[in-house]
Amino acid sequence: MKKTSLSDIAKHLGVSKTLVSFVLNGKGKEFRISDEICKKVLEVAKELNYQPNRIAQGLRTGKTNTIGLIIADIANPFFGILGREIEQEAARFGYRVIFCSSDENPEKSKQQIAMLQQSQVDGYIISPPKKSEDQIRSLVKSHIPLVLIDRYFPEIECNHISVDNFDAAYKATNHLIALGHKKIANITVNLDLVNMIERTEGYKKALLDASLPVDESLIKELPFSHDNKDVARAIKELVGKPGNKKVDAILFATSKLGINGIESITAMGLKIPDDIAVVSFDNPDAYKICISPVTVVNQPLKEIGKTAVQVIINELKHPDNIHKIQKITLKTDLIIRKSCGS
Amino acid sequence: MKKTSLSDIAKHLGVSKTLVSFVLNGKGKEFRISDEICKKVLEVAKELNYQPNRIAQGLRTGKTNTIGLIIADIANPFFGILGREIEQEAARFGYRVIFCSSDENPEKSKQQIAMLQQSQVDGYIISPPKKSEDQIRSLVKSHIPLVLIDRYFPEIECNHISVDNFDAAYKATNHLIALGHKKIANITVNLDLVNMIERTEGYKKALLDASLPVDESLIKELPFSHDNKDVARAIKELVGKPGNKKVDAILFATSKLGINGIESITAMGLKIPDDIAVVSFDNPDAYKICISPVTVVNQPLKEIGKTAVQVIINELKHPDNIHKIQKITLKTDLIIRKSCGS
DNA sequence: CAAATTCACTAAATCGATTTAGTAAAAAAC
DNA sequence: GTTTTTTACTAAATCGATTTAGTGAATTTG
Repeated sequence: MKKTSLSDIAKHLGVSKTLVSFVLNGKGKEFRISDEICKKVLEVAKELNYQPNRIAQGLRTGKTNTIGLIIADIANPFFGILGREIEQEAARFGYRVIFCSSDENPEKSKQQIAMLQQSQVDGYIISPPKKSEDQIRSLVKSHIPLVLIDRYFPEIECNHISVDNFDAAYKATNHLIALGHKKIANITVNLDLVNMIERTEGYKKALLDASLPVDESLIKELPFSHDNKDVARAIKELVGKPGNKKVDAILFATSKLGINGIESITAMGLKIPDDIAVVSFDNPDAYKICISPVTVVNQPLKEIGKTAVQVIINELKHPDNIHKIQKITLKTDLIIRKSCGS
Repeated sequence: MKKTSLSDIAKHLGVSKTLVSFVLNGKGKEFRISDEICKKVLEVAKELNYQPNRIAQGLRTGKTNTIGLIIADIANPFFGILGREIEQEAARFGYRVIFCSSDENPEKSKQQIAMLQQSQVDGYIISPPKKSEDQIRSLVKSHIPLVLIDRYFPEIECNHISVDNFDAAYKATNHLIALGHKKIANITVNLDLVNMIERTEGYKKALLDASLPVDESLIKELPFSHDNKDVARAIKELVGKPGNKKVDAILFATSKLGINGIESITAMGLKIPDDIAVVSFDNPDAYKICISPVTVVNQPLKEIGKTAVQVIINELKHPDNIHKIQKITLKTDLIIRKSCGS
């Protein structure tokens, strides 16, 4: 029971496959195929359960209606929500999505980009790892629609959508300061990417503006693939000996850090927010039912995802235009819960 | 700067594209192409940065090296982790994955299956929503490798991989009983699918085996797309008036229910586990840093994902064999934390 | 040394669509 | 009543690979 092709329909009716193609593409009128034949073609197509072969279509037209997505890890709810939104918005326009998790590894992302090129995807949405500048540059040269999300390379002229990380970290740190915290630490991840760098900058600026000292020893950079133990060690170093607290608040730059951090803090017998206050980027479920629900920097993930697809679709819809490069920065909002005290 | 094709390489060297194809597919020896020419072809391919057009390849060979994946929601960490594992295992064998979130909606899954058929995917991994029996049946008839995950339809002969949900719920309920809880509620979701039904059955059996009454009013079935409020209402009904507790423990059949439930319980001023004990299926991060870390039924997501891909690949590798249908049931483990008391 | 075999390659068909160029018959125009 | 235009279609090229069948030259065989 093999699949029905255009020719099958054509043979079935004794007409040419050209005609069938016209009719099924809604161009019956345009190519003045008689209403009678149009109707028959549609009937037979339904009867034989015709499903167009998108591969053949893709070869002929050069369009696959597919978007390639590279993110760090689809199992991470941050990217899960983003991916979901991208999938959904793409589907609205008839596009499918090939998902790739790069693990922030430029070797992997390089391979994945090559794979997506071979698959002839119509556009790319990428959250690029560090040291992937050359990959991105060569994609830009290929003139296939591309948008970077979450982070970008300032030196590369390319569409990107991200949030105002500086502002977000500034607001979060300020919130801690306003509540009387003075010894504020920053636990972050060494991605060497603008998004993380700006978070640290925003944190520092808030301290400076409040005339608080910036103590580099209170800034802990962990590798991307950190686990509980790494975070626990960082926190132990920060907290110091009991009775001689070096730190009274921590800003976590990702929820993965924050969740592990809170686990460690609790395991050490410290109470949030009394012994130590906590703010974190991202807004996972975990923070809602936490020992002390966590105050967070909430990112507009839906908007990032939706906009990314729209930028791609827009370029695909208007291929001739030379497009203005879209550099979109969205605002975050601070959701205040109980983890910073009052 | 358009892409390099086989013919470009052929022209560049003044040979036929047949030859180039042979060499690039590693069949140089087999078709006794001289070593000298082989070397040149490989050189030129690299020089021109040849990337095979997988679409053209797919059209000719009928193989796209693509697996279609349909799950309920990639933003749900349960499916996120599963998806991640599937992506990774598929990549090991040179397969890409098209992700689709069905929202447990059979209309959506129907469309997505049609889309995947048109995309000529080589295999399907599907977590089927209720009322999608006909879709699955017709896929089975198409003889394209297919494996169902998380749930399945007992009446359809088809590969599937899932966990022993009856046993899991039985163990979880038994754990509550062993700790002295007697009035145990079950909050679940009305998917009308074996996986959920078995969970409720396991729960009931544990009560029966302990000579505890099965009170249907303690079993709450919520719609799939529930929110905080739905769960809060269910819990209010279960708890009843203060001082007259109808329930002293709850088994949540999914983590989405559990997270919302714990939020509500806490909002009502009740303490876990003292006022009410809690066990839940699935093991999200949230449960680790919860008010009272949650005892859970942990599913072997990695194994489910990995095995699913292997079943598909195995059928693809041996297309001639009539394959034994694989019905795989994996064991869960109960991770005991603090939410049930002691 | 003619026939058979091996060697090193190539021509052309094919997959299933789209699309350009064209055609025979009918209708309209002059 | 011939020419032009319109109508309602079709043939064939094309996309970029794979693969079958074949070919001329060199080599081996008897």
